[in-house]
Amino acid sequence: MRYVKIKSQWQGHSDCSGCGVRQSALFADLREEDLSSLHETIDDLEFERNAVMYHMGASADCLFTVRRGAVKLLRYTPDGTQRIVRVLRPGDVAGIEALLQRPYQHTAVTAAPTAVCRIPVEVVEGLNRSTPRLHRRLMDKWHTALSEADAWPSELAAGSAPVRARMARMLLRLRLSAESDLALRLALEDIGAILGIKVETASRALSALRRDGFIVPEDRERQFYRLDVASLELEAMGEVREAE
Amino acid sequence: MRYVKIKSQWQGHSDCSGCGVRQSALFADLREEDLSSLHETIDDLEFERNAVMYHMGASADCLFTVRRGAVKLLRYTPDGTQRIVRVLRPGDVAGIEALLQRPYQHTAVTAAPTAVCRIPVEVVEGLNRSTPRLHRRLMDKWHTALSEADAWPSELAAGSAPVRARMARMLLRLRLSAESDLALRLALEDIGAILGIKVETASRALSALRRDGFIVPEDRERQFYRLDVASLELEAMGEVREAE
DNA sequence: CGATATGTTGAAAAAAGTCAATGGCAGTGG
DNA sequence: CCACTGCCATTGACTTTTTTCAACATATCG
Repeated sequence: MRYVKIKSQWQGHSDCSGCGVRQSALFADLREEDLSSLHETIDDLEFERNAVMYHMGASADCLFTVRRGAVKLLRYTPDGTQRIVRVLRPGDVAGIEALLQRPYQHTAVTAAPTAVCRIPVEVVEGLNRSTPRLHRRLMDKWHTALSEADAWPSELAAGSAPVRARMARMLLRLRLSAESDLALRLALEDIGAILGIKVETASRALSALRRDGFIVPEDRERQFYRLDVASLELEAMGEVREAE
Repeated sequence: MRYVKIKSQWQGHSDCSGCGVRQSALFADLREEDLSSLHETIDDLEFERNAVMYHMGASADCLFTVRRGAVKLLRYTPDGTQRIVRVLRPGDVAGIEALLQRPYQHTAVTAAPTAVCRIPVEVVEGLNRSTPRLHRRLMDKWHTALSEADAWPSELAAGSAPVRARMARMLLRLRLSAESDLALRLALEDIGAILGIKVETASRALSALRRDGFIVPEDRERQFYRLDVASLELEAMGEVREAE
């Protein structure tokens, strides 16, 4: 898998006060006056699908808030294959390790057309010094990242359940929101990199779920699946017993 | 698997200034005067092997610094089996989510005789208000936790490599330090819960490595393996090619 | 309209799981 | 002190799941 398209489009400086994800994002607790000085330094970027936002190991000078779309965080295993360790959604922060002067720990690739805010580290550091309000939010972001990272191996990794159940869990996780029945439709290769299976296995598992009517591709855009949430939740438990 | 022994032994109030892991732990950057007020509230605890430090879901009012031994963090999969998501070593912090008034996200069980400091949340919050020095350390702890959590699925989970390679990686990770060739010896059930395999498979993989002379049980204590680090690092890469 | 990507399907091979039997060791109680 | 019991680890034979290899379909894009 190679991502050569790094095209991004500069959409202007960000206007935080009008931002749709602000309440769930990093700057939720800040006041207007804290933000007023920022418009110059925070950029609004749009990426198409499969664009590389940053590379693992590169020196990290910016962090990103996802405003729309989805971002996959990749890591390379010792034998060279890659694995997706998390998928970020609107409100999530990518590259938070920049705050520690560490190189990026993942390669970030968009999994859909995606809009982000690019925030230089110094901005966050500056705000952090001038107001303690950011502080709590930062810990919060660390926490949700960690929480996701922990859930991943226990729910999605092989060994915890047969492929069909893990596929169901993944689909449920990829929903646009907790109430929505629309889920992001990833490439088979990505699904394989999440669940630790080969594309063929992924294809077979999806076909089976499709045959059973638990997932329906949204046809106009092939960007989403419509899920039968209740049934998938049953599948996600593994062991579906017949009523007796 | 059931952990009924919750015996812990109170070893007195902690004396941070003389603590062996202080430079790697949470309070590294604090001054003597910051610490002087603490001795009353921070307790020194000793646990035997397989003692439960706290339970997933319980309300979190303390966090813990590991001083000696090892702690496994468990999570339950949707179908009830458990999975080890991380193993903490001296200098690591357990239950950091307490700072966010969240319930504990894991069940913490000692994987060896273990000594910890138990620190009430209010203490950390208090210090956090009075000095900004703790701040950076906290982010640091979040970061190492996240880093570990991310490494786990990409290196250890099934799908990334055959069992033998993953077993090698796990053994190398369980070394007492990066230079040591002694590694913590876990029960097969624990190994299974880390790698996502059954005890039988774990036993077979270990037997094979033992036959090849890559690991030797330390006999007096059955608490450690002595590793042939170089060979295991080769194994860890997977695909060992013959020189041609 | 081809050419390259990505997805699908089948059949055979390999890996891991399951089931079942056995061995070793520690702690218990006669 | 020794048999007994329970727990954990080991090993073998067999089953199931997943991978592998290969062929083919379908879509996408210039």
